[in-house]
Amino acid sequence: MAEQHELRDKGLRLTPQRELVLAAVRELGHATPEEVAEKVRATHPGINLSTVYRNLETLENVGLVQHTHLGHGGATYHAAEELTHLHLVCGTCGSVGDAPIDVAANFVQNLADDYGFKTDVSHFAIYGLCAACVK
Amino acid sequence: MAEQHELRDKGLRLTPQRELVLAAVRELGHATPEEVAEKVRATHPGINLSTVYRNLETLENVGLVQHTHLGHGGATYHAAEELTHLHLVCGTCGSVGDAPIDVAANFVQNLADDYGFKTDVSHFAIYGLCAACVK
DNA sequence: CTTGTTTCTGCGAATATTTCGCAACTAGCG
DNA sequence: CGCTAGTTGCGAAATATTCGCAGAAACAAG
Repeated sequence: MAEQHELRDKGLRLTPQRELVLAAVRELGHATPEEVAEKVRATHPGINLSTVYRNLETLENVGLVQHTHLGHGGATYHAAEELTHLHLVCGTCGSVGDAPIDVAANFVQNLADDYGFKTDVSHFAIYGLCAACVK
Repeated sequence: MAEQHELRDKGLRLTPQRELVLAAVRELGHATPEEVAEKVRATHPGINLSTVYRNLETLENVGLVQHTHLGHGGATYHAAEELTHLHLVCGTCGSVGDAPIDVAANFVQNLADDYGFKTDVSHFAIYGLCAACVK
């Protein structure tokens, strides 16, 4: 089964920590490194925060996870498979909503046509005010 | 002349440091707090980095400057008057290009119509690959 | 199953970035 | 000129992330 060896397929060693980090990212949807560490510690308390950082970076290099900037400083990670939506961050209440990537299709096309810029809309969040806070 | 008192008009005291920070932001276009401090130190060496941070925050509160997230961690500041473009950040070469806000008009409208989300497109950079790196 | 090589992990320290507390200072008002 | 409140400088604290290193573990080979 390829699933059991997806890490090996990428040329990585299959360590429990690494599997746990990947599993945590997939379960959490979006999460900061800190949150991933917390999740992993539920089943494997000894894991070190440095290891989480290193694995997130490694997993990102092989394309299994990606990170997005949702706000002020911290990056949040999610599984690459879920990279099909963009993030609507409300500056007032802090909520993070999702929207399908299609709503930006037009915009992405404009940038491609006018500037030759190939946009990855999901890498940065879209900032503004959510419907609730507009009121 | 209102220009000489724009800070006072906002209820702020007119200190040399504050004027210098504002002037630096305006001259630099975009700049990190660190870069602003460096610029200010050219004419006023004794200024403290804390002061720069505090003034950027204060100036932002009264609407004279705003910050944008251009990448990994650091925020970059620019004068509010220039807030008429969005930032195209290239993930490969790191360049930051500008584009008029109109190219996103469509997109913003979509989000407003479908999600009631009032977007501030310029707060976060638009990430992707610039024309040069696409090749 | 043993061995060897290379990649990981844990840990603590080092960095980087931003915030805070506090005492001294000064802009603006009368 | 003198007062009061907003500001500054400075060092320390809080965060967030990276790094160096020694020991441990994974995988390939014999």
